[in-house]
Amino acid sequence: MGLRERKKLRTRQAIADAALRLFDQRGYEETTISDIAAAAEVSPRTFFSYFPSKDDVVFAEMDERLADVRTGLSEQPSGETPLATFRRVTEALLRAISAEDGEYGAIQVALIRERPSLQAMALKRLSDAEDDFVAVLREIAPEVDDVTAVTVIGVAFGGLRAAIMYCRSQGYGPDRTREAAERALAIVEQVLESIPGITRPGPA
Amino acid sequence: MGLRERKKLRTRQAIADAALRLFDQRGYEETTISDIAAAAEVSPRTFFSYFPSKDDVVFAEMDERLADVRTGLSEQPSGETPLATFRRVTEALLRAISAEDGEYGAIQVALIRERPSLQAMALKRLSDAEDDFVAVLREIAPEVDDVTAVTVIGVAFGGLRAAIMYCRSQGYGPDRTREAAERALAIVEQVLESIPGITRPGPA
DNA sequence: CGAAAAAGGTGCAACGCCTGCAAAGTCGCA
DNA sequence: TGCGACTTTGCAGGCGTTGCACCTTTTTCG
Repeated sequence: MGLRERKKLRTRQAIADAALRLFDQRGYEETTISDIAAAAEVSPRTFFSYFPSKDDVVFAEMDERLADVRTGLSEQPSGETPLATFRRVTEALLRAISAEDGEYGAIQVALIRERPSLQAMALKRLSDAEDDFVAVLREIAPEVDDVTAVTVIGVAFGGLRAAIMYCRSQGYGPDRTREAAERALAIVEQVLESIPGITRPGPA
Repeated sequence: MGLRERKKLRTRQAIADAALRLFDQRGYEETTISDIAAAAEVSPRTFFSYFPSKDDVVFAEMDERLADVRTGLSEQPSGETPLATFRRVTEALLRAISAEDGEYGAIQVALIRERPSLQAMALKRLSDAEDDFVAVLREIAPEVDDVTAVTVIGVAFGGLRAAIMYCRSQGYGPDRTREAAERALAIVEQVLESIPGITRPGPA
């Protein structure tokens, strides 16, 4: 990796750090792009060559992890039952959106929970992730028809998302949240089991 | 109703009409507040005393119908089983978001489907509606614990939303969409039936 | 090594959304 | 008719965002 790319990475990180720190200290609306740029020691114009918008810096980490999950989606061992694939992939997704690791996870979660516009964007990201899951499901369970596949994934994401968001709104810690996610997953898996074509092992 | 209020209603409608017509003709981003104001024959500043933002004019009708559903939520006949209440209320919700009636329903749906930011806001509105449903469910089925209630409603909304959005993305007409919603509802109701405390009739 | 080319950073100007404020217009009521 | 309440308007300004042109730095290649 050349000097150029290393420098870009460092600059990107400096901007993200400055932004999240300022969001935490002063609040999201109260922090301007100029503030972030000044704190990161770049010009305001440069901010936009690293992040397409002010909101995106909040989601940057999550987006990277979601991208990893997406690439991981295509590499599934054969012979796994669709249900097992679902659980494996879902757990990867839960890790990706849980923001437990990552230096600013708590700040990001708080920001997203409190700002309606950020919450809307988070929901959109989840909705987009659903589409990828549907593609995987249709691949591993070809006999499931399209509407059923879409509905099943919607059910799964909807239940898990609601449970996790509720736990966050109640201020539950990671343990209790994980327990709620497990219970939600149990409800969801019960739906999956009732769908013909899900429990049998998929094609090679 | 005095002259003043009639006039306000007419102005509001004129702004909404002009906005949706222009969005349809030129596109959403290509239409400015000034354009809308000029077409509605008011000053640009006046736009913001009728709608809090440019986006909100797209959701104005839907918001009104959702508000009606919300008020209707509190008036449920006693003795109804929770499952019946769920189906009744869900059908009202489907009508509220289907945008089949309303002069600009098709335009609104197309706009929301094509603009990521509008899609995000639509998802947020659904997520907010979920919270009201959870409150109703907890009232009619008090023995259901909180995480289960939240999860169940999340499952229901998630499945229906996914099915309807899929049908729209595929260009299916109202009939086929309704059929898909029925199938999604069947999957969802099966989940509900398995939850203890849902199928028994609720309290007076 | 040195020059050309490529890529990144910066400043400037501009557009559009949105808000607060104060002035001007309009309506309802006595 | 005139007063008080409400509505509309214009103005000024902040902020996010983008396009453009210019400059600096890095890479590449002769």
